[in-house]
Amino acid sequence: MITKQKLLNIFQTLLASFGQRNWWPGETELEIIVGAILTQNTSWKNVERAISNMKAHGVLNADTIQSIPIEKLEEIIKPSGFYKQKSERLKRVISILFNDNHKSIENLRLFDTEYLRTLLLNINGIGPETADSILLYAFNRPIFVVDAYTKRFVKNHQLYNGNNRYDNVQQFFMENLPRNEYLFNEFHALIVYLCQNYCKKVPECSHCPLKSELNI
DNA sequence: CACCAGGCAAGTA
DNA sequence: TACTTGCATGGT
Repeated sequence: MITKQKLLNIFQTLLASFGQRNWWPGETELEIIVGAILTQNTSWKNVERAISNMKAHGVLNADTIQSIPIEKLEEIIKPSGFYKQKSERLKRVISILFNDNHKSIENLRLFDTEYLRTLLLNINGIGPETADSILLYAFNRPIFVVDAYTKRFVKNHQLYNGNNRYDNVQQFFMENLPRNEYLFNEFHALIVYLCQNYCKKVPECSHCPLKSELNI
């Protein structure tokens, strides 16, 4: 196990080593929501191609996503993979979040976080990670996002040895950190950056900036 | 060639 | 509840 102070120190070390990650890339809430769906089990590089295609075709807006024939949408987002599922999910999610009961981004921002999370999770195609990514990065709510990297990170470094389920890992972070949107934003992005650039490419932990922090 | 990527839903035991 | 499988492209 680990103390709250140690967890904060790890964050500070990562931030000092790598700098701000500036997540989430995307200029609007809609773009972030679309990206969150397209990046499901998919590299961000491929998502960028898909989003770039959507922009080029003038499809990256709520009205067009709903009105465009699904076959066309599939073709446009094809580089991000799972295009049949994802085109369907995009249409469903956008129609629910932007049209149902005259919802709009401004109206959605009025809902409290718990209500919004339930709303998102009840949409077919949105699981816990996608929901929390949207809450944190599109709606700026202090919700900690857990992904495969996060689970590997806490397990490999023995920060948390409890149940490996999504909710449990999330609870570990949220109980041991101040509930702060900026902190959650940066921490998640830094864990992803660390895992992508050090924990895989460098076999040993010799170059890991957390070396002394974690006694490895 | 195999394996992975910023998951999720549906099916099985 | 816990595990398995399909979904699909592009990079290593």
